[in-house]
Amino acid sequence: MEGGSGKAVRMSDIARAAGISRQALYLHFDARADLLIETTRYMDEVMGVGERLQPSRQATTGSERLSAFVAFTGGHWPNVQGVARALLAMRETDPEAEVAWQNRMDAIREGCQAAIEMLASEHRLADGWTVETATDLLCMMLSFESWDQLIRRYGWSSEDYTNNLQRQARQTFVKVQSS
Amino acid sequence: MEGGSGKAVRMSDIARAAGISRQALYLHFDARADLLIETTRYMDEVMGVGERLQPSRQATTGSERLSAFVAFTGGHWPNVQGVARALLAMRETDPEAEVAWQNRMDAIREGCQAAIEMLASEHRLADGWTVETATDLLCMMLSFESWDQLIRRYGWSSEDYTNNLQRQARQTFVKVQSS
DNA sequence: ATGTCAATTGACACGGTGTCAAGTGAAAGG
DNA sequence: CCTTTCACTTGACACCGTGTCAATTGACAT
Repeated sequence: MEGGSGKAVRMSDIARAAGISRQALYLHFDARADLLIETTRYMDEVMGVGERLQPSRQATTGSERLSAFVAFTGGHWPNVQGVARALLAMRETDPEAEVAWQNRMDAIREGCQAAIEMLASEHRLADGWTVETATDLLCMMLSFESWDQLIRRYGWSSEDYTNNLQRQARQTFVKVQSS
Repeated sequence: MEGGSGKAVRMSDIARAAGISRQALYLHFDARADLLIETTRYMDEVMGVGERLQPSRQATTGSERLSAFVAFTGGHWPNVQGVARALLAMRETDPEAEVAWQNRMDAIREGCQAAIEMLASEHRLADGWTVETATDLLCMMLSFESWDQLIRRYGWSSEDYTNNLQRQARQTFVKVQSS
């Protein structure tokens, strides 16, 4: 759905792609950061993020929920990579972009936390973790940057990503069945 | 050793900090990317990366080596964060920066691979992993971006980082002792 | 006809990088 | 002592991408 091409995306590129003048973009969006932010919102809506999250929400065990959420990120990041990369690149300089990205991350974090909490409530969160710490770590594993590194740098397929991260998440966070 | 402050570092900032004129920087470095790259080299040298890697290299078991290497990254990234962040930000636009960063990552990857291979040679690499896949994944966990997220975003201390990532690495990659 | 609204063109300011030319000051060497 | 060399200076400038502004056009509605 998105070419992760190479070069950075300029306003003029977007304008040309949209078939309007560069200046006209500023009639619709206050600034570059704005455009990127609106685009992520729009994409979430169009791509049915809500529906895609159903498998995770409907999971009956924590372990299942964990795996489902990993699978969600594996399906989500490729859809969003272009905008994500652009927003990420602006983060250092543009505070508005920083906040926007932060919000996206918080949304992901909720998913992570829900899975970890479910696991904890079943007394199946592995020893040594608190809900908070485990959530942080899971969130890191499932971050866009991590996905990007595994997919682009190391050439993993989407299946590789899902399978391997599911295994890692399970081995890290799910206590081995004692009874 | 490095303030991870907020704003991006400009050439003029560096010049002022060094007490010379902005233009004089270009007498020593071809371009911004060059400066950053040389700086990482210099820092590695000055901070004795070689020595810091001794504990990892001298490890007698794979599991020990794995833990030692995690600890190394936990001590390394804070020393390098400013330059790393700057280089990382240029990556998207400047191919030279991309290559330079790639080289640093390859160096880290060797450390990851050495640990995983040692584990594999002891037949203690957990089921489901190949050396390659496990190395990729470990490399992702120990990447600068991951460190940055855990430390800056989630406020982990260096000890938190080391302890938790060591635990995760162990649980993910080290097969439970059967005999 | 009139107003309005979206979009256009062309120009410009700003900030950051990288380049260039001319000048300065000090140390090195005949 | 004079000259060369070298690191550095100042000041100006080009390039690029973002963001702004004014004046204009064309369509559509009333």
